[in-house]
Amino acid sequence: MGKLENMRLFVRVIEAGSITKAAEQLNLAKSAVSKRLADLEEELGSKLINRTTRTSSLTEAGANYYQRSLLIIDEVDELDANTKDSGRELAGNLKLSVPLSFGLAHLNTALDEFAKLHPDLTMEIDFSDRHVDIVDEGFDLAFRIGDLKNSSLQARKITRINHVLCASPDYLKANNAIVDHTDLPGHSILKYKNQPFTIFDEHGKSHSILSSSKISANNGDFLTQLAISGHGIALEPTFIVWQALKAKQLTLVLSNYSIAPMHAYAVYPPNRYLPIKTRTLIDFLVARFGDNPYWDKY
Amino acid sequence: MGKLENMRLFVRVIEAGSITKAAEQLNLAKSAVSKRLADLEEELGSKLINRTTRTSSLTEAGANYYQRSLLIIDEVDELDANTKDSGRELAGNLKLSVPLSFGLAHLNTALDEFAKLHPDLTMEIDFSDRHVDIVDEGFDLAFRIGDLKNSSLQARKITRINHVLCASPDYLKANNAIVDHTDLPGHSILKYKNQPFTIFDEHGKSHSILSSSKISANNGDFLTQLAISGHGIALEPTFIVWQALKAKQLTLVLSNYSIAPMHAYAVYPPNRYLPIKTRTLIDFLVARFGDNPYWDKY
DNA sequence: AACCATTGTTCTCATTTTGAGAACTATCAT
DNA sequence: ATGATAGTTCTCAAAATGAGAACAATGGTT
Repeated sequence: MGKLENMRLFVRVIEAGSITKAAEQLNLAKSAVSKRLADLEEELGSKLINRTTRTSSLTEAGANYYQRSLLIIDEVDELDANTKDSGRELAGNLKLSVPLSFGLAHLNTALDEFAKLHPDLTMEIDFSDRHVDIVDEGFDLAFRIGDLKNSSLQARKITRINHVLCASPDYLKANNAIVDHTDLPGHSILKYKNQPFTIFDEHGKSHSILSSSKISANNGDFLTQLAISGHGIALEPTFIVWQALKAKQLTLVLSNYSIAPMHAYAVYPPNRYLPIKTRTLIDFLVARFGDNPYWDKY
Repeated sequence: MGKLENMRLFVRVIEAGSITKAAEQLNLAKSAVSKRLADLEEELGSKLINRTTRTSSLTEAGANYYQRSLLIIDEVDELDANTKDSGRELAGNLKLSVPLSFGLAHLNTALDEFAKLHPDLTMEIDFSDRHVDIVDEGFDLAFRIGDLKNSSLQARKITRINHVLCASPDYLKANNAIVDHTDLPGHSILKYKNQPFTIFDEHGKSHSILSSSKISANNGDFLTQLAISGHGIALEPTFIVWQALKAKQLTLVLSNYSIAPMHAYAVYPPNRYLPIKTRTLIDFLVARFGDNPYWDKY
C-alpha cells in the first residue's frame, strides 16, 4: 500500500472517530486498518493517534499531519480529476441518496437522462427519506428538501419547492365555502405534520392556521389520494400534486394566498474537492429544474 | 503500489529520459516500470507519455501532470520530514559523492564524527574525482571544489580552498633564490595541469606565470611527495600540504603573494525539498570547516 | 468488585499484487 | 537487410495485504 492511501486511511480514522468505524466505512477488517495505521506511524517514527480501547486523540504531530494530509489529498484528487477531464467521458460511480416522492417522481427521469448522456457512468440510488450521514455512509451526493440546518455540509440549491392548498371539487361543493384564511379552521387539513402552518395573504400579512388534521402522514402521494377522494384540503408541495391540479382532480384553495417556498438542495461532503462527475450532475439538475420547474406550470 | 509512488515513478521516467534508464536508477526491471506507467495512464484515462521504442515525449496532459506531481511530491516529503523531526533522531541513508584527496583527508573525519552524533543514520560514501550526475546516480549530496559551472544544481558553500606555492628547504638551497614572481619561470613547478596560473603581488597586481611543469598529475598527494623529495615547487591547495608545511618538510615560496581562493561546495538536486538529514549534514560541515579551516593554520 | 461490551492488537493463512526475467515487437541507425 | 536498443507482454515466484480468529485492555453497568 502507498503513502497516499495510508494518508487517506489515517484521515478516515480521524473523521470516523475510531478504527472500528473507519474499517466499516472502508469495507476493511479492523485488523487491516489497525495494521496500516501502525505501519504509517512506524514509517514516520511518530505517534499520530494516542489510542486506548475506548478513547483516542490526535497527538500534536498527528494534528499537523491530518491538516496537511487533507490539503495534499485534495490536490491529488484535483490533479487526477483534471487529468481525467482531458477530453474524456465521465466515468466511475455516483452514490446518491434520494428522497422518496421527489426522487421517484422527478429525479428519476432526470437521472435516467443524465445516465444516457454519460454511458460510462454508473449510479447507485438509495431511496430514503431518512437523514443520511453522507461521509459516514459514503454518498457522493444527497438531496434535501426544506431548510438546511446548521451543518458543515456544503450544498447547492437545485430548485424551488412551492406548497399549495388544494381540494377536490366534490369536497369544496359539499363543505362550507372558503373565502379567506379564517374559513380554514372549519375544515379538515391533510398535511405531513399535525402542526400549525403559516400562509400569507395578498397584502403579505402572515396568518398562522391552527387547524387540527384528521389525518397526517409523511407520504405526499398518500395524502394526495385522500384529497382526491374528498377527505379534506391538502397542504402539499406542487411537485406532488401538479398532475392532479392539471387534471382538475384537485383545485387550488385560497389561490390568492401564498406559502413561503422551500428549496431542494444537493448536499455533498465538505472540505473536499468536488469530483467533476458530481459537479456535472448538479449543474445538469440546476439547468433541468431551476427556480421555475415544470411542476409549477399547472 | 500507490498513487504517490506511481507519481514518483512517472517523474523519474521523465527526468531519466526513458523507461530503461529510469528502471536502472530505480533498481527495477523495465517491465515493472513499463507496467506501472501503463497502469497509471489507465487509471487516469489519459496518455501521459507518447512513446515509441526510440523516442518519447510528454503529452499535454502529461506535462501538466508532471509539473503538478513535483509540487505534490515535495509537499509530501516536507510533511514526512516535519513529522519525522518531531523529537526524533535523524535516520535513513545518505548517499554521498566525495572527492578523493579532500574526502580522505578531511571529510572522512568530519563524516565519522557526524555519524557518531546520529547513530540511526547510515552513509554510503563514493570516493571519486569524476563529475557525477547527482540525480541520475541517486546521490543525496556531492562535493565540488572550484567554481561551479552553469548548473541547475543547488549548492551551499562549505569552506574556502586556498592554494600556495611551496618547496622543500633542500630544493630552495640547491636552486636560484626566488625573490619575486619573475624568478619563477626558471623553476620546475609541480601542479595539476600544465597550464599558466595567476598570482597577485602585495599590491594586488596580477601576474600570469608561464612556467612549464616538468611533472603534472591530478593527484595532490603525489605532487606533495615530489615536492618534499626536492623535485620542484608545488602549487597546491593548503588542505593537502598543510601538514608538510607544519612539519617544515615544505616551506612557503613567495609568501607575500596570494592566489585567488577557490571554494568547496556541497551540491544537491534542484527543485527538491532538502531532507533534514542532508540539511543537518551541510550545516555541520559549514560549522566544522567554515571560511577559516584548520588546515590554513600552519 | 465483578462482569460484560466494545475497541484495538496480534497472529496465521489465504488471496492478491508486484516484480523479475524471458521472449517478443517496433523503431532507428548502419 | 541487419543489428542494436527500447518498450511491451506474458509467466511465475516472491512479497504484500486483508480476513478472521483469538486475545488484551478499557470503561460502563450492576
